[in-house]
Order: sequence, then C-alpha cells, then structure tokens
Amino acid sequence: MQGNNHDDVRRHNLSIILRLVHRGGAASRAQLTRLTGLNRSTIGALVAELVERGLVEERTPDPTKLAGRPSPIVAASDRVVAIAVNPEIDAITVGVVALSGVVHRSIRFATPTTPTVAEAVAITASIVTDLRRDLGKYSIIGMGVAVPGLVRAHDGLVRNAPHLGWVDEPLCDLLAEVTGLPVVAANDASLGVTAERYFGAGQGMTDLIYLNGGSSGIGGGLVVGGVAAGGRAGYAGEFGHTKVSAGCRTDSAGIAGTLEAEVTRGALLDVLGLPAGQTDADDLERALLASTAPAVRAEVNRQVDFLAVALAGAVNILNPELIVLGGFLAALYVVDPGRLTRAVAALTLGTAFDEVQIAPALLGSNLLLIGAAELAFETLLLDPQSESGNSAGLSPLSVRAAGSATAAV
Amino acid sequence: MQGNNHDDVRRHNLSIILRLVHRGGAASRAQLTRLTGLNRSTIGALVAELVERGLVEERTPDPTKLAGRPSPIVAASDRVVAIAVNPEIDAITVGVVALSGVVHRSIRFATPTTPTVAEAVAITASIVTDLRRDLGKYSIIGMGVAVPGLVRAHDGLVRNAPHLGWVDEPLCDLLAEVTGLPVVAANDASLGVTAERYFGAGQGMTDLIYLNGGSSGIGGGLVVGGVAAGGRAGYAGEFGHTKVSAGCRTDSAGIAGTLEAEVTRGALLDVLGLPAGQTDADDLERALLASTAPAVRAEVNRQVDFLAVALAGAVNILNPELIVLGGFLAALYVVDPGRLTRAVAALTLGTAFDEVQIAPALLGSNLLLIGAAELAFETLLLDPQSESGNSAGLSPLSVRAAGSATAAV
DNA sequence: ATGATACGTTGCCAATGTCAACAAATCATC
DNA sequence: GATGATTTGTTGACATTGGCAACGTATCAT
Repeated sequence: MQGNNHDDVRRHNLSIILRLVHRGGAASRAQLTRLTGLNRSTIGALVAELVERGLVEERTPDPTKLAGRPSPIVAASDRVVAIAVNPEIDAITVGVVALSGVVHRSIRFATPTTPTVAEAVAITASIVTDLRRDLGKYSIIGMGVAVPGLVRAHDGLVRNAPHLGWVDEPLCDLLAEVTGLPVVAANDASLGVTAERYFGAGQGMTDLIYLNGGSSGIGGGLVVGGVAAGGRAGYAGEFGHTKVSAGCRTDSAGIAGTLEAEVTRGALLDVLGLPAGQTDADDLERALLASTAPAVRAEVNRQVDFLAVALAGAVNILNPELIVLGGFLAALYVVDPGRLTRAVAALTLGTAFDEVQIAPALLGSNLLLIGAAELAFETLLLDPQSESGNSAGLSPLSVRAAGSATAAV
Repeated sequence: MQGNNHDDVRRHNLSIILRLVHRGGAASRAQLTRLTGLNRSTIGALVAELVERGLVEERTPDPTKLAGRPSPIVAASDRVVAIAVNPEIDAITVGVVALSGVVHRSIRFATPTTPTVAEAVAITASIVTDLRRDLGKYSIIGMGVAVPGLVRAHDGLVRNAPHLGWVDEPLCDLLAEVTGLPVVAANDASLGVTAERYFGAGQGMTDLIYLNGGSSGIGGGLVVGGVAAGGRAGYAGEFGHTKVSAGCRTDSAGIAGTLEAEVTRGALLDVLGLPAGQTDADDLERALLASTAPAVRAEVNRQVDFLAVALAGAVNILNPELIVLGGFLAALYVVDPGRLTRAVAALTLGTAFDEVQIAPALLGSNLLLIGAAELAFETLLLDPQSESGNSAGLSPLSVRAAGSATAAV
C-alpha cells in the first residue's frame, strides 16, 4: 500500500529539517539536533546538503550569552520563492513569497470587470513575466493559486467558482502552459487554514477549523489530526451551507436557512448604513465596535446566534482545539466574544468541550498569498532533493513593494 | 518536531507488511513485493523476522495456474489475539479477536442492572481469567475497550458515559491493574468506523463518516484524510447533537432540536407498536419494511428528513466518499434509500457532492469487538518489534464458540 | 591564562535495503 | 516425459546512511 524506504531516510530527514526552519523560523544546528533527535554529525551533513542546494543559509551564531561553542543559525532561504495567485471578482493579486516566509512582493491588479479565466491567465502571465525580469537571483519553485470556489484536488480543475462565474476550468494547466512553472490550486479558505495553522493563530495545533466571511459568502477549511482535510475531492470546508435555521432566506446555492443565508456581511453593512464597495473587514469591525444603535446590536446578536449553531455542529463532530474566524466573522466575534462563546457552549456537550477556543485570524491581507505559496512549497518540503526550481532571470530584486503593498502593474 | 530514523526503516517496513496481511488478508510474498515496492530479498528477510516473532505464518502456495515458482502465502497469525471489551447498559461483552481477523470467542455476560465500573472490571477480569486458562497456546497482545461515551484519548479516562452513569472513571487503569494487560479504550462509535473502514463497507477509503443509531442515542466516528479523527481530546464524532430543527424536543444533553432528539429508535418502535426491550436492529428493519401504515411511513419520512439535514451538514464540511449508517439508522435508510439520498443531495452543493455514497454498515454484531481489538493491535502494528504479548496459560483453545456465538460464562 | 561548557568535525562502525547471479518450482509445448 | 519460458526464492557482495567516540574549536567565567 505505502511505499517504503532506503534513501527515503535521507529524504525524510532533509524534509523535516527544511520544514522546521521554514515553518518555525531560523534555528541553530544545536536546536535542530534536539528537535529531530538526530546526531550532531547527521544534522551537519544534512544541513550542508540543504545549503548546497540553496534551500537554506547558515549565519554566524547569535550572541547567546551561554558558555560553549556557538551553533550556526540555519534559516530558510530568501532566494527560494513561490508565486502566489489569488483571482477575485475585482482584481488579480500576485505575490512573491520566499521559503523564509518573507512576502517579497504583493501586486494587486484591479480589473474593470470580473475576470474570465483567459483574462486571469493573461494578467497573471504578464505579471509573472515582469517579475521574472526583476527576480534574477531568485529561484522560483512553482506557483500556488487560491481560488474562491470548489477546486478538485486531483488535478486542480476549478469545478465551480460561483462569484467568478467559472465552471470546470482547467486553470492549473493553462497557467502551467503559459508560465512553464508547476502550478497547484486549492480553495482559498482551505489555504487560509493552512496559513493560520503554520504562521498564524493556530501554530502547533493539530485540530482546528477556520471560517472566513467574505462579501460573497462563507467558506472555510479544517485541519483534522494534523492533516489539512480536503475530503474525497478537495471540496471539504463548505461551512456556509450548514443549516442553521428554519427560515426561508436562501444562500448562493439556493438552499434555505443556511449559515451563509442568515449571516451576511451585507446585512451588517445595511444596518450600519455603510456602502458595500469601499468597506473592508477592518472598517466594518471599527464601525461595529463604535455603534451603540439597538438595531445594530440586534442584528449582531441574530447573526452571532446563527453562527454559534454552525460552530457548535462542527465542534460536536470534530472536537477542535481552536476555531479561527476571518473576515467579517472575526468582526462579529470581536464585538461580543462572550455571546458567541456562551452560545456555542450551550449547544455542545458541556464539560467535554470546554477547552475549545475561538480566536480571530492573525494573518491579514497576506493570508491567502502565504497559503497559496505554502501549497507550492509543499512539493519541495516533501522532497528537498527534487530539482529545486528554475532560477531564470537577470537583475536582482529591487526592494520596493515589500510587504503587502498594493500596486498596479 | 518529528522523530527520525535509522533502524526506523526496519520498524516501518515490518509495520507495513504486518498491516497489509492483517487488514488485507493473506498475501503471497510476491504480492507483498509489488505492494510495498521493496526488493524480493528484503521481503524475504522481513517476513522471516515476522515469522520468528510469531506474528505471521507462511503457508504453502495456492495453486495459481500461472507459470513460475509459486510464492508462499503470508498470513497474520491466528494465535496472536486481543481481548475486546464492550460494556453496555445490560451486559458486558468480551471477545477474543485474532490478528488474522478471526473472532475466536464472543462472550456476552448479561447483568441484572446497569453495571458500575467496579462491576464491569470484576466481570471482565473473571472472564479474562477463564479465557486465559483456555487460551494456552495464544499470545494476548492487549485489551481494547469500546465505551458508549466520551473517552479521553490521552489516557483512556471515561469522561462521561451517560447511559452507564459513569463519570471520570479510570477504566483503563483499573482493567490494566487487574489483568496485567495493556489496555486502551475509545468511544464505541469511533471504533465502529475503524472496523467498517478496514473490514466493512469502507474498505480502502480515506474519507468516510459513520453514524450509529442505538437505543440510547446517536453517535458516530469519522475518518478524514485516512486518519481516524479523534479531535483534540478524542471526543470527535458526536453527530447526535447536531441541530436539525427548530423544535423543542431535547436530547440527552438537554439541547433542543438536535438529531438525537428528533430521530429516535423509540419513536419508530412506538409507531410500529413494538416493545422496546426485545427488538433488535434487524427486527426493526423487518418491521419497517413490512409495514404499510401511513403513520409509520410519516414517521419514517420525518426522521429521514432530519437525518438528511445532519448528514448534509457533515457532507458540506467533510466531503466524504461514503456515509456508513449503523443500528436503526441503517433500517431508516434501507426502508427508503431514495428519499434520504435525494434529501441529502438537495441540501448539499449539487454537482460537487454527487459522488457521495450512503451504505448500511456491513459488520454486524462483531463490529465493536473488531474495532476494539483493532485499537489494541495498533501498538503492535506500529512497532512489530515491540515485545509481542505475553502468552500465559496452559491448554489449547477448544474450537467451540468461534464466530459470534453468544454464551454465558 | 586556565578551565568548563557546548558544539562542530572526522573517521570508523553497524544496520539495512539493493542488486545480480543462481537455484528452484511451476506451466506450456512438443 | 523432456525442454524452455517464466516467475520467484536465496545468497553474498555492495552502497548508503546514521550513530558514535574522540578530538578540535569557540565562547564564558574566574
């Protein structure tokens, strides 16, 4: 059933070390020795191989104030990068994320209309071509795409992205053909939970669920037993269609009484009297916190109570350590944390589920870029001996536009 | 974070081979070579070690009708056994299950009243003592307990078994002390899904959910991404408390409108006019299939529709390959498969979830024994080099009572 | 400057799976 | 019934890998 090993040992050990410095940040060789349980000499040899492959760099030790020979710091390379892509209804965002976790670039290309697949591919290809010119010294591992819709895990086919109007589009193949890079795609919320799990609110946890509230609905992802759950075909995490009421409001799939039908950003904006277009998640949160209007409070309470039903259902089934809320759901939680916590507790098996925590998402606008890049890195992390990317290009990266700066191209 | 390996290679390979012959049944050495991708000589050496440890046996080849030297058949031992225990409200069932999958014994000890923990331990200890006398030639690996309630994964503490009235009982420790065997416990429904996954309706699947309807409520278990999901503390799978209606009937936890409140065996028996005590799942299924009364049909439809809400919620979140229904839920499904299938489809994201299948549980009365034994075997399967049980006893096992025979002791 | 401590480096060793050559056991054909 | 083809077990040499112990090295404390 499962393959076995001889040189798999090496691959596995290289994989573990690369994962540790990628996800846990830089670590000394001595720390790696303790974390892995491997011998000092082995760690030395393994790190040497990773350095030779250009995947990690060794720095002179930090001043540690401790006796003994200082241990070199091993850090994931800044030069090994993945391209992260996130198509949305009004823009295509392309990011350059390094194995070290640094987001070198984040380019948001606004589109006048909702992009078709062909447009999205063309725009992405154009940005990538420009980036390659700038990214001379960098090694591009591959491309990860965060799609707001159902993505078939098997081949990255976009089965249905309702808000983009994409149905059965071979996005991965198209992007791979145009860019020559290996391309992987997944649902955006599934990537969100990956990002939060490794770099955000869920660090070190093995069982967590993530719900994101966007302008077009509610999606999510889950990690079960340390494994990002995709389900049979990669469609897992559709929390938005959980039935939470007997009401007749319907969601985007035409199902009545679901979480996505009852809990909406639009209803919050309406009751606050805010315009839909220019209000982002932070604005909404501020407005909710500032408002004392009874109508606002009533709507918040109504939505929180429905959210609690969906969360309680998931908690009873999955018994997670942590529930991470993103987008406007985070705002809903922050406005009245006690109400949601109590409502969930009332609907779950009391004492047994006391330990469940709820937290807002930590990663902001970079969430999806980090998640998509992580997807692209996964191949490399699984087998650091595989051909490590193709560094094609000319000049070094200029330093502008680091972080999550937004720039038209 | 994760340990690494040197001799781990051997352990891993031994583990894989033992798993293959345990779960997939006997296989020839040639088949093992293909399945594992290992070399013939390696398979030879590994199998030899397993034979020496008494974990597998080699038989002369079957007549294969093919050219070439016949390959010896490797089969998991019948002599290596686990004790499986399942306390219920009116009986304690103890089974002897071999690594080969054979259920050597199944002993149901009826109790006049709901057993306390002390009684359950005493009864089990007494049966095990008797068994040991009979099981001379057998090697007892350990004991697995299927508990109808919440079991903390960490240490096997029974947090809350409402129908037995057990709260925070260190059942594992008590049984281990009395019998001297390593004891592991888990929720009964979680073990049910394990059994169905390896030996029943879900063979070879990586994403499935299992719901069991018993006289005292609805529990379940899930396998996500090939891993049996326990959740943070092992409480995952409590499907019974999913909210499915706005009604005010309450479940055993006092929550209104849940699956367990609306979908009950009792209501079916009432409408059928059957007595609660003597009707088992098969009787109920027969009665439901035979009845044409409108009231019965109406109640079935009502329950099926509520069941669909809970299943749809789980499907949207988990995107499983298969839903396995056990106990009276299987009866509910079999009476009108189309209705449940259609109702679930209507509440999930159409096309994307078309492939979800629903099936009744395959394993009958042995389900929990097999699941509990699997739990006990897990240690051995993970590391076949660990001390493989203590064969203490005198005379060989008499051949009576194989299969699922029920006998008082 | 000396010692203690902690860590990297080096060479040797043991364990394990692979490989190739050979032997064995079956079937098909004459 | 003998021969060849085919498939598989067996055996011994081999390569790779991590562990280990001894030694060298870099820091801190006195």
